[in-house]
Amino acid sequence: MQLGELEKQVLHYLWNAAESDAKQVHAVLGQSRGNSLNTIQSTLDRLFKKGLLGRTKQGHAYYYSAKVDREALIAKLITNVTSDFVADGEHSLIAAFSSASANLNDAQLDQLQTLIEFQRKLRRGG
Amino acid sequence: MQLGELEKQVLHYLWNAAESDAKQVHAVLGQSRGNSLNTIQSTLDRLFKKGLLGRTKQGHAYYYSAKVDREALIAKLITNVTSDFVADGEHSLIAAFSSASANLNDAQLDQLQTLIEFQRKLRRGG
DNA sequence: TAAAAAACCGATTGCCTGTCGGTTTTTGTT
DNA sequence: AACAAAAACCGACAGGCAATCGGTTTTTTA
Repeated sequence: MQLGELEKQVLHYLWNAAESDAKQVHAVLGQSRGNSLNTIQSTLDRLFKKGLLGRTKQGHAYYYSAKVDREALIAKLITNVTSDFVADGEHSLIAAFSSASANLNDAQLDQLQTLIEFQRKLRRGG
Repeated sequence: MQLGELEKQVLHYLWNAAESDAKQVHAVLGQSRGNSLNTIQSTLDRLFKKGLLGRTKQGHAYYYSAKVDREALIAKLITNVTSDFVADGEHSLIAAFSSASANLNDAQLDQLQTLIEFQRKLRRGG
C-alpha cells in the first residue's frame, strides 16, 4: 500500500484533530495546498477504503477519524515493505531490527529494552 | 522508492547467486515467468539506476551484483516508508515496536533481547 | 568486416494518486 | 410536499512508475 503526499498529510491532520468532515479538513489542508473540496473528499474516501480511516455519518456529512494510530501505521508499513524479504517464521520487525540496530543510539537501545521489559511484565500477569 | 515484483525477485536472485548477466538472470527468472530477455535487461538497468545493483562489463556483457545486502535494503525501505511519520530523534523501529510488541511471542521477544545485548556488546568494544 | 550478442531507445499497458467537474442523493427548511 | 443547500458519488484525465517488448544501434568477436 502506497501512500501519497496528500494522504500522509490527511493522516497527520487526523492524528491531531478531533474527527472531522471533508469541509474541515479542506479548511486546514486544502486551503493551503489549493485543493478543491472534492480532492479532499476523494482522498478521505481512498483512505477510508484502505482501512486507515473510520467514518460515521453525523448530521449531513461523514465524519472521519484515524482508524490506526501513528505507531500502528508505521508497523503496518514496515511489515508491508519488508514482508517479501523476510522468511516465514521470521518477524519482519526483528529482521528489520537486525538490519537497523546499528543506527540506534544508546538511548534508543535503552528505550527498546524498556519496552521489552514492559511487555514481559504484562505477560507475567503484572 | 517503490520496488516491483520482478525487481524483488531479481534482488533475491542476486543475493544468492554470483554476479550474473542478463542472460543468466533470464535463464532462471525470466524463463519461469515468461519474460523476454529485454524485460530482464530493463529491470536490471532500473535496479542499477536505483543504486541497488552494481555492474561491470566483463567480456561482452554487463555483470550485475547486489550493491546492498538484504539487511541494508530492509533498513533503507523502512526509512523511506516511515520517514514522513517519525519526528527528529525518534526511530521508526521503536515506534513500530511499541505498537507491535503484543504480537511478538516469547521466543521473538528473547530474540530481540539477544540482538540488543549483542549490539551493546559491540559498542562496549567487544 | 560481417555475424552475433548485448545494449539502448521508445512505446504501450496497467496501476495508483491527485485533481476536479458535473450529477445524484440526502438533508433540512419553508 | 417542494425546494434549496450541502454532501456524496461518478467518471474522467494527468502524471508517475513498474512491467513489458519490438526494433535499432552499438559493441564484440570470430
